[in-house]
Amino acid sequence: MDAALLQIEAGESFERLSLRSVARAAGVVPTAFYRHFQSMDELGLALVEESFRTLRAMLRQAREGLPPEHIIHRSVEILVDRVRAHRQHFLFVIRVGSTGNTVLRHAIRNEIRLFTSELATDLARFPVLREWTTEDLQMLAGMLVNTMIATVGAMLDAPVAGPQSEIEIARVAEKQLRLAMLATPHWHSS
Amino acid sequence: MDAALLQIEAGESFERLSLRSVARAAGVVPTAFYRHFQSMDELGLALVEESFRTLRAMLRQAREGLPPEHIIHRSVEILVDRVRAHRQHFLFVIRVGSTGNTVLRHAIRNEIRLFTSELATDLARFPVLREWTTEDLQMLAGMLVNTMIATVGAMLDAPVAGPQSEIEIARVAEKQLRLAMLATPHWHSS
DNA sequence: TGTACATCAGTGAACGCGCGTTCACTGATGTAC
DNA sequence: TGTACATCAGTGAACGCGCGTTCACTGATGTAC
Repeated sequence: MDAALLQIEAGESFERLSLRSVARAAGVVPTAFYRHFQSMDELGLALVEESFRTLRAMLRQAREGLPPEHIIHRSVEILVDRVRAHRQHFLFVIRVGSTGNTVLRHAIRNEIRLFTSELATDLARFPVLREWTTEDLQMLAGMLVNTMIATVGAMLDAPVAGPQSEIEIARVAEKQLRLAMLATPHWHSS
Repeated sequence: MDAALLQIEAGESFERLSLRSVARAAGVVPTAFYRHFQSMDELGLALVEESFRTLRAMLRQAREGLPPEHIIHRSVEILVDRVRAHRQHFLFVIRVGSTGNTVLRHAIRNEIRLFTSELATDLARFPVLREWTTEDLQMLAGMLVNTMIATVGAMLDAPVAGPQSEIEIARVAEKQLRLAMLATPHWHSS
């Protein structure tokens, strides 16, 4: 799994990653691959699972002990932090999430839907949102998640442009989340 | 180019599309490929260009003659319409836009940035947004574009679930765009 | 504590296959004079 | 109007290569009695 992530980080796409090259990078003969996974798809699914363990940890971290006043600022901070710390996992998820591989794409889409639902549940606790319909909470959560995904995508392309642009991206993300939340008191749900 | 798009529509990813399979689908011998493109990357870039011609036409259509009252509803209608009519192009852009192929990914990211800037310029004409800083207009445009991209992504996965879910996706997209715009009078730019 | 057996990760040879690319070629269509 | 030449898309044989997968194997570690 590490060998695969390393190669993706180096610019390879999971799609054209060969079983043999993964085995090679792992310092093992091609046939040894089969001792661990039946196919590259299975490797991919294992990576999806591992990656989303990271992401769920992030959501948990954001949930507990976030003072409501600075919740947006802190959330973006945590996101930036996590992307830096677990670059490979985010890279994998972002790159494979809209790829041609149907199995992996759906696995990731499902995890993101789950993620969005959890966020919607959290949002329901905000006083302003208490009266909102479930559908509208999902809608809002979806928008926030979309913004975060786009932010991660931009960050992963950013290191080329240096840390300055990373700060810029975080600033924009924070504004976007703030804007979305700013609308909530004026939304008549249902 | 059609042969490549057809195979992508059939579930193949551009990444693992081979020169030979494209030639085969085009009813031509592999070597004939080189009469048209020097490499698969060049084919990809030509497809990026073709696809964004379609997308620019969409923006133009949305710009001209949209009565401000129903502008969001109509925009989503146009988007849904265009995705149905030019499914292959949207599929290509969405799938390749976050892929491992650096050349194509950057080409598409650049086009989307251009697209976002054009939208920002259009937004500047709204009375509510006239006083906004350029940066904030870009921020808002980025958010709207992100929402649209996510919507397209969902739509492209939807046909499996039938036309009912497509209507649902459009409804959510409309709400999300409406929510973002609802915040604008309350945003103190800069 | 010693013996017998099972499990497990890794080995290395071999296979047939589709790949990208080269080369010299063909024959139809377009252009110049 | 006729001739000579250039351009162009497509052909078909050939190459070397990396691929996924099979097979029977090895030797270390764990487990049962």
